[in-house]
Amino acid sequence: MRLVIADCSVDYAGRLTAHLPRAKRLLMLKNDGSILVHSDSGSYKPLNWMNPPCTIDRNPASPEAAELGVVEIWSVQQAKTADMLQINVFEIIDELEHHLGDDPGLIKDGVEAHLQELLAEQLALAGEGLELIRREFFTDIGPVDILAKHPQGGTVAIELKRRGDIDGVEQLTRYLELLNRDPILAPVRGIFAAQEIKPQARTLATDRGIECLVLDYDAMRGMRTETPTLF
Amino acid sequence: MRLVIADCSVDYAGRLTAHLPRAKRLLMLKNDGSILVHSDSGSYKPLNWMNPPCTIDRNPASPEAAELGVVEIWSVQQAKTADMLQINVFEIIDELEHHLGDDPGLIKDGVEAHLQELLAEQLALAGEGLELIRREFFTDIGPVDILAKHPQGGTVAIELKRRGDIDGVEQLTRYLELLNRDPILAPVRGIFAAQEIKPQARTLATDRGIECLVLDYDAMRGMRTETPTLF
DNA sequence: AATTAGATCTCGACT
DNA sequence: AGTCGAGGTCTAATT
Repeated sequence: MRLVIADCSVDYAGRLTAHLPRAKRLLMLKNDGSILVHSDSGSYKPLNWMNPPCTIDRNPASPEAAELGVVEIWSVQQAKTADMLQINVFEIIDELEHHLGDDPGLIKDGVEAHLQELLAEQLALAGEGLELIRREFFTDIGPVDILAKHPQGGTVAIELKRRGDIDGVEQLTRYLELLNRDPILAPVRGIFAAQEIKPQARTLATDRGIECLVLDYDAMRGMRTETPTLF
Repeated sequence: MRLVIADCSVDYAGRLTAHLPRAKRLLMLKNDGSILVHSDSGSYKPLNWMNPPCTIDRNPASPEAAELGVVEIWSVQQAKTADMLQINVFEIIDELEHHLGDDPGLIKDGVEAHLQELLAEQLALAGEGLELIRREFFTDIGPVDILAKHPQGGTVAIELKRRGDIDGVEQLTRYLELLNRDPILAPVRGIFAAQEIKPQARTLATDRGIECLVLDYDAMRGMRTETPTLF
């Protein structure tokens, strides 16, 4: 990895065209040929960048560019698409290079998968007497997150989201339509479960006779015997 | 901005919990207190990070940590949420600091807005004789991208997407339902227009009597007199 | 390889 | 401040 602090301007042309006026920035050149342009604020997204695979050509400025104070022109060309990036370097303020080697990579504990697992264990949260049929119940139009037997007969289909949006209600509606055609499962009720349900989604769900269920992830996690403390 | 090349391991706890095993990495400390952990590959997304506002405490390792070779422990605490990041530094390989100052920011030319503008100009692409009523026609449930008068009477509602997904068809369906209740506009036909339409979306649209229209952005752009060349 | 759904999404626009 | 939609989305899992 090569790090360059430089006074530069940047132009990008690809899916869109964009321009960064001249300023002092960090140019991060990764080992795979990719490049990131970062400023001193903003979140993790760079101001501009090029994804690998790509090639970088460092050339001295043309006479016209040199006239404007440009020292070097870096042309970054994506190898698979026509995307390109041009960096006009006015001054290289500092430069640093180190070989980092391969990274072992991030190990993460998911959230939605975990939420599904927890709800399948604590199915009473969705209704007393529910009996799990299975998680990821496959249908022709996709998997239903949780399918359960209702104590008074019939079936319950649960759609799970981290954030309950209108799309999730549409999705569940399609499942319910399909499942209700199956005489073995019918009647199939729907439950729309999420950590947070948007008002529009709640209205649409209620309108369609779908129950809304807001889940407290931390409380559900707390129900388990293992209480993982971090670090 | 401070750049540190360090041999380190990282733990994150917040929306999820994640761990990065020990390896050589770049730690980027921005001026607003945020921090990014980058490896030498991957795209622009860091392996791990903390968004501003946050505070970073650099402390010498505890005796137990020192036993394992840790030199310093950096604790990064999000100011508004309970998110936290802990970096165990085994070795600082290099360090570099520069003040970059405020960035003037990115100037970009949009795509979807541009596509809408182009289609409004070249409405014949959607059907001979169509007459623009207006772009961004506001309804109670949101704006219809393009509304046009049909030469044989009635109205045409066009939903525009860069990528035509099933969601877009659902959206247009809701618009059509609403608009068709208006006797002045009815009957309202729907056109689903996008640079690329997914098979599932096409099937659903066709099933609902909605016409699909694939747009060639470059060709539409080429129709204009101005042919912007870059750089 | 292509498609789909989630993301510690991020980012901007608008209410 | 919250909500909604788009992204040069990216990313991983699944078909």
